[in-house]
Amino acid sequence: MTLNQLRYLVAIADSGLNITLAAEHVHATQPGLSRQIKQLEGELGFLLFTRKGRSLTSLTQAGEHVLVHARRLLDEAGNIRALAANQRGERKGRLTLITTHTQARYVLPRAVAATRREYPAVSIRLQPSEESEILAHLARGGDELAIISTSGAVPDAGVAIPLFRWRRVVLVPSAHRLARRTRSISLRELSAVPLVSYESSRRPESSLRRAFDAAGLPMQLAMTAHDADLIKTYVRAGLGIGILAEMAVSAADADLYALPAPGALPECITWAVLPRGRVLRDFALRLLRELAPQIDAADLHRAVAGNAEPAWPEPPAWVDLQREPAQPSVRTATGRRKSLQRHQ
Amino acid sequence: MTLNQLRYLVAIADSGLNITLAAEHVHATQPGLSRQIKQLEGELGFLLFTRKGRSLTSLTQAGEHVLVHARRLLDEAGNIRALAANQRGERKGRLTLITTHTQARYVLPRAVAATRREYPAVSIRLQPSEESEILAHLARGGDELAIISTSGAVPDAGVAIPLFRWRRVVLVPSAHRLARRTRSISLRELSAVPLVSYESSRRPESSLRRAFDAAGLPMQLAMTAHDADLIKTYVRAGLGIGILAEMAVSAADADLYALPAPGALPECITWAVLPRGRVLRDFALRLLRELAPQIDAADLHRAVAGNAEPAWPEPPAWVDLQREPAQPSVRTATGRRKSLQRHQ
DNA sequence: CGCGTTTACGTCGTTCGTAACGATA
DNA sequence: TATCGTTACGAACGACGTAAACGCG
Repeated sequence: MTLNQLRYLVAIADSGLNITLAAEHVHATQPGLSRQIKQLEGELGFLLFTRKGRSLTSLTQAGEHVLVHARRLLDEAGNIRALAANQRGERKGRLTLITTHTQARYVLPRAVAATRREYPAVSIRLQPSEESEILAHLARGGDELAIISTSGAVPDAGVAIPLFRWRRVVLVPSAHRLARRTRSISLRELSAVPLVSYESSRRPESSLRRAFDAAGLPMQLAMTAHDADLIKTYVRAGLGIGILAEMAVSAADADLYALPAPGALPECITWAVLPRGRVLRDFALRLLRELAPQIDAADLHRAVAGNAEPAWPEPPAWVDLQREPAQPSVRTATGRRKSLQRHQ
Repeated sequence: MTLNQLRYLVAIADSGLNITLAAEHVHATQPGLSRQIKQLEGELGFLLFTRKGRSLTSLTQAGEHVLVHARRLLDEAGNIRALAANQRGERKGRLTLITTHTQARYVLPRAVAATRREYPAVSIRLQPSEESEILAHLARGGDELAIISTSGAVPDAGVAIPLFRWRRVVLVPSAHRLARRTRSISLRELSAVPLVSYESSRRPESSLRRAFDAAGLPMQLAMTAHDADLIKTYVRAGLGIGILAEMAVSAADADLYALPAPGALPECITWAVLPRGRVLRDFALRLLRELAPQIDAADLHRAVAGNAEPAWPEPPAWVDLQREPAQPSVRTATGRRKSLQRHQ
C-alpha cells in the first residue's frame, strides 16, 4: 500500500472509473495506474473494482469503504504538505473558493484583492456553484473553502464561521409606483406583484418561499436567475419586482430603487465553511481574517485545527462591514456609500 | 513523503527519540530510519527534530504538528488494512484491551473466552492500566479498545458504549459484627470504620470520596490497592471493611460477607471506549457484542464507523447480565449463583 | 571505550514510461 | 476502427542492509 496507489484509487473514482482520464489528472501514464491498482488489489486481497471485460464498471462494496479511508489518508498527507509549505514560508499555492454568484460578485472581491496583494503568487480559483451543491461537495471532502449564506441555521458541514448578517431588499424600477413609497412594504403587497429572484427561491425550503407559505400568501415568481445582475436586468425590463441580497445593489444601480424587504423575510448570515480538520495555508487564513475581522485569531486557529468549536461572536451587519475597513470619512458621512436611496 | 517515512517518524517519537530503539520496533535498521527521516526533512523543507551533536533532543514545533497528522494518516492506513483483513475473512490478528484490573479479572473473562473460541488464532492482549491513564492513552491515539467504568458521566474520549450498570458492595469478614446486620448500612456507619478500597479512591474526584464529602463525613482509608483480590485479602486480615465492585465478589469468597453499599454511593456504568473513526476487526466487534448483547448491531456498526452516535439503550444491571447468557436453571434457581448471602 | 548517529557502498526490488497487444462497442 | 485496458520490456531510481567512521559522555 502506497500513497501513490491510494492517490490513483481516488483519481480513478473521481474520473468516473476512466483510468486513462485519471492518469492525466495525476500526471502519470495509464499503464502505471492500471498496474498499481492491480497491485493494491493483490495486497489487500480482494477486488476494488468490478470489471466487465476489461473496463471498470463500478467500485466493489469493499472498494467504497477503502475509498473513504483513502480520502481521509490523502487529506492528512495534504495537511502535512500544507503545514510544511506554511512552515517554509512558501508564498505560492492555490486557493479554491466555492461559493454562490452573489458572494463572488459582491462580497469577495475586496477580500480576494487584499489577499492577492499580499500573496501575488497565489492563484485564486473562484468556483461558483449552486447553493445546494456546495455543502454536498464539501461533505464529500472537497478541498475548498466555501462561502455560503443561510437564513439563521448553522450549516452542518465542517467548521462554519459566521462572517456577517444581511437582509434582502426589494428592487423596483425608478418609474415604478413603489419607488415613491416611503413606508415599508409588506409581504402581502409583494404577494400581489410578480417577483424576480434567485433560482434557489424555487426550492420549497427556500426562506423566501417559506415566508410566503407561513403567511398563507401565494408567491408569483415571474422568473428566477442564478445571479443578481440578471435579476436586475429583468427588473429594469419590467418583468417584475426584484428580491435580492442587499450586497448586490450598488452605486451603479442608480436607475433602480431599493426598499428594505418586509420584516417577515428573515435576516441571513453568510458563513465561511471549511472541512473539519484541514490545515489551511497562510493565505487562506489571511482571506478569512479579511472576511471576518471580528473573529479572534486564536479562536480561528483552534477551530481550523478542529480541536474546539468556539462560541463565535455575533457577526456584524453588512452595512457595518462596509463602513469598517477604511476611514469613516467623506463617503459614509455623505451617506452615499451606496448611492441608492433607501429607507432606514 | 512515504508511508514508511511517517511510520518511522512516529516510531522515533514513541521511542523517546531513540532511533536505534525505534528501528527495532519497526523491524528495520537504524541507518535506514536515520536516512529516511533526513530525507523527509529535506522534502518538507525544515527540521522535524532538534539535534544536539548527533543525537535527537526534541521534536521541533513544526515536527509536533506533522506528528499529529502523521498519526492520523497512519491510523487510516491501519483502517484500510483492518478493512481488508475483515474482507478477506482473515481470522488472525491482535486485540489489545486496555482496562482496569477489576474488569479484566471479573468481567472480561467470559467474553474474551467466547471470542477466542470463535477466533482461536487471535492473540488477545490484556493491558491493565490506571483508570486515569486509560483515557489519556486512548486520546493520544492508542490503538486499543478500552473498558472503563464511571459513576454516571459519559467518558469524553472516542465512542463510548455503555455495557452494564453495577453497584458497590461492602465486604466484611464473616466474623465481623456487620455480617449479622440485616438492614442496610449507611454512609455514616461506614465513616466510623477503616476502609479498604481501590487505589483510585485516593483521588479527590473519586465517586467514593465525593460521596463522603457531600455528606460532610470523614473517610478513613485504611489502605488501598489496585486490585480486588488484594482488597479481599486485607479485609480477611481484618485491616478494615472492603468497598468494591459487586462484580468482584464470587462464590470463592464464601468466607466474606457482602452487603449492598449505601444508597449515597452512586451506581456505576462500565463502558467500552474506542477511538473515533477506527475500523474494528471482526473479532473486536465479536467481543463487543458479547459484552453488550443489548446493543443493536446496526447501531454498533454506525457508531464504530463514526458517522452517528446513537442513543444507546439503558445498559442492564450486572446481575441481569450474569443471568442472561445461559439457562436460567439450577444455578440461579438456587439463588447461589453468587454464593455470598446478600441483602436484596 | 561504549553508545548512538551518520556516511559510504553495493545490491536488490520496484516503479515508471514506451510500445505492442487485446478486447469491446 | 476507435477507445480503453492489459501485458511486455528495459531503464532508472530508490530503499535497504552491511560495514565503517565519527562524536559525545
